[in-house]
Amino acid sequence: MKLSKQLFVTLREAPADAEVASHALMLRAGFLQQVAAGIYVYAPMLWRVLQRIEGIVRDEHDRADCQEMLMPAIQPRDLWEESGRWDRYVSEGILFHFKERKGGEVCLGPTHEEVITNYVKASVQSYKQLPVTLYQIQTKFRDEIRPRFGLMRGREFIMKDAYSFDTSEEAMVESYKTMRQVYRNIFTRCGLRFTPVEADSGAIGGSGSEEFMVDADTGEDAIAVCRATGYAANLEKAKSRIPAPAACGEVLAMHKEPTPGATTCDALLEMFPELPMTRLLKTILYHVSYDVDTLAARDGVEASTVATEGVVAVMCRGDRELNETKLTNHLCALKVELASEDEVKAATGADVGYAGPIGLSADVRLFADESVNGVEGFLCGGNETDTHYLDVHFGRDLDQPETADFGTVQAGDLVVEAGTGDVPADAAIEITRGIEVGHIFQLGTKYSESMSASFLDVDQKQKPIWMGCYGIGVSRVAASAIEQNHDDAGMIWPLEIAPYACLMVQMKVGDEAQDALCQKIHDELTAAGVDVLWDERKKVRPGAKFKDADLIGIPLRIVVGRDAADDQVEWSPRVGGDDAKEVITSADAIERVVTACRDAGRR
RNA sequence: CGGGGUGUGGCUCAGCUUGGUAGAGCGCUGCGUUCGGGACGCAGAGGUCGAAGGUUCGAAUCCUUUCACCCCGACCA
Repeated sequence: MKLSKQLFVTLREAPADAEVASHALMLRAGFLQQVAAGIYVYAPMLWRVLQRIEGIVRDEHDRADCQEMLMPAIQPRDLWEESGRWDRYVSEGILFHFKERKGGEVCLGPTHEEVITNYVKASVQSYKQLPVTLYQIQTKFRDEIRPRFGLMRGREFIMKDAYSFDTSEEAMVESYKTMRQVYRNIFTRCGLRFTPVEADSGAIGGSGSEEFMVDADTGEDAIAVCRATGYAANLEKAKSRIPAPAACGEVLAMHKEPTPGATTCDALLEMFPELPMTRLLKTILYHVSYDVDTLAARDGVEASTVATEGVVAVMCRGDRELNETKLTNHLCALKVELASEDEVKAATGADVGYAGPIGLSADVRLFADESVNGVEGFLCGGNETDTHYLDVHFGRDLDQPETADFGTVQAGDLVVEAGTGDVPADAAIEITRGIEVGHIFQLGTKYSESMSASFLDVDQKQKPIWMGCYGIGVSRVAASAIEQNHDDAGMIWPLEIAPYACLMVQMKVGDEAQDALCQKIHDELTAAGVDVLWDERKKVRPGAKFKDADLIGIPLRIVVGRDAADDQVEWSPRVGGDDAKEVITSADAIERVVTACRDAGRR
């Protein structure tokens, strides 16, 4: 492909509003144009990358006997009412939805569990048709609260979503394991360094789930990893062994103390320097929006008797942090958010900063994170402005509230199994960051039951189909690849997903020897099935060609210049700098390119 | 949703405080000299100054409203 035939525009400076490398470089290199917040044109060069990624995704899915299909982007509200997710998605504000001419309501699909379940329900009658896994690659629409970082979090993005259908839980787990391996293969082939982590399943629902995190400091997710044990989990989900609290010492009677202005743990610590942070219990109030149907089903009561909103108070040790995801799950909530100032005043009778478990308003449910277990003689809010209680004991001064894991793992925490079996006693957790490029779920029968997708089993019984679902952010994979592979000069594409395998830079266009040699190399590479981009722009000087070459980051490079008459070219790969450069014959160069492509599995 | 910031040729920005009818660099077009790491000279093209309204003889500049985009926060009891 001749570069002069293409629409190819690069910028010397990146547009001002690009924060991360992948976004800035894609804009500079003309891969991307922003149309609105989180909505982009995928320019030709980027489209080639996306198609390469899609090719790998298809190849790995097809090898695992998955079938590709395509579902509609527009979905009717009815389908979402069947699964019970319409209200949740609308209340979270991420659903693009609008009225039809006839008055019905539709949405732009943010995901496709409803459509696929509806399809399979109509198509599958018998256990003989299962298992089966279907997938599609398609544009998804989500009106993100805060789109950002270019392709990293868009409102419209390319996603591969797959769905498995099985006759039993065990079979579902088998399908899930197969897909886990498919995902490992895909991300490995895309040249990414990644970590699979245990994850929260969020709005999708279901039991087990894992995310595939590309290791990158610019990632939006925090993950807890332990090198010693291989444990890895999204911070939303991670568990650790909570360090023991400091002992109480002398047991004193509970008493109130004036604590003017002390609304934070640090301020209280200054006031009571002898008190360790672990004997300071904070009480945090949340406004909760309940998932009424799920909650009613869990508790076995009528949905109409369940409150939709409420305020809860959660206790937590001073040195630990709460985890809103865990809280949300435990409460069967749609979402939890910090209570407003007015709500805090109504619940505690005090200004913000003095909430405690004793004397809370009766309509506020009280919970505690398990970090409070074993804490004695603690300090807590007095539910009275400028006042805290000291020397409080659960069991003596108040009952310990319902306690569960609501805490956030901290760097340095020990893994839960530390010191047991072969696990070292000092197996600690560190916190790193990652970009979520894939997420796999064991859905169970959540959708098949709500949408009555069943099959007739060998035993003559109708049973709900066991489902799994599996997503990859294709456009996000492209961005992640740049985050992981770039330098000051530009992108460095992994060979298998590079827009072209090879860039041939011609120094002097119109020079007979160079023209002829370039044509020969171009033709031979093309015949060998290698896509080569030939920079034969006439009025662009060598320096600019080199800058552009570095910017667009095609990994294999051949420079055809002054030694062309002697059949000599410069081998000049994107990485390695001057050390990697060599003058070799054109035949050797071709051989190297073909070999590299074959070794990388680039087809 | 709350807070902060920014909107001036394709890109990066100046001009605004103190109103007088729009500039620079890059990029683009033509000509010439150059030609292995973003050359130089000369001559050009290109802008409803985000939008609407107001004040004024006169608004990029002052006032009001509005829209868009970016960033931070959803972590405080």
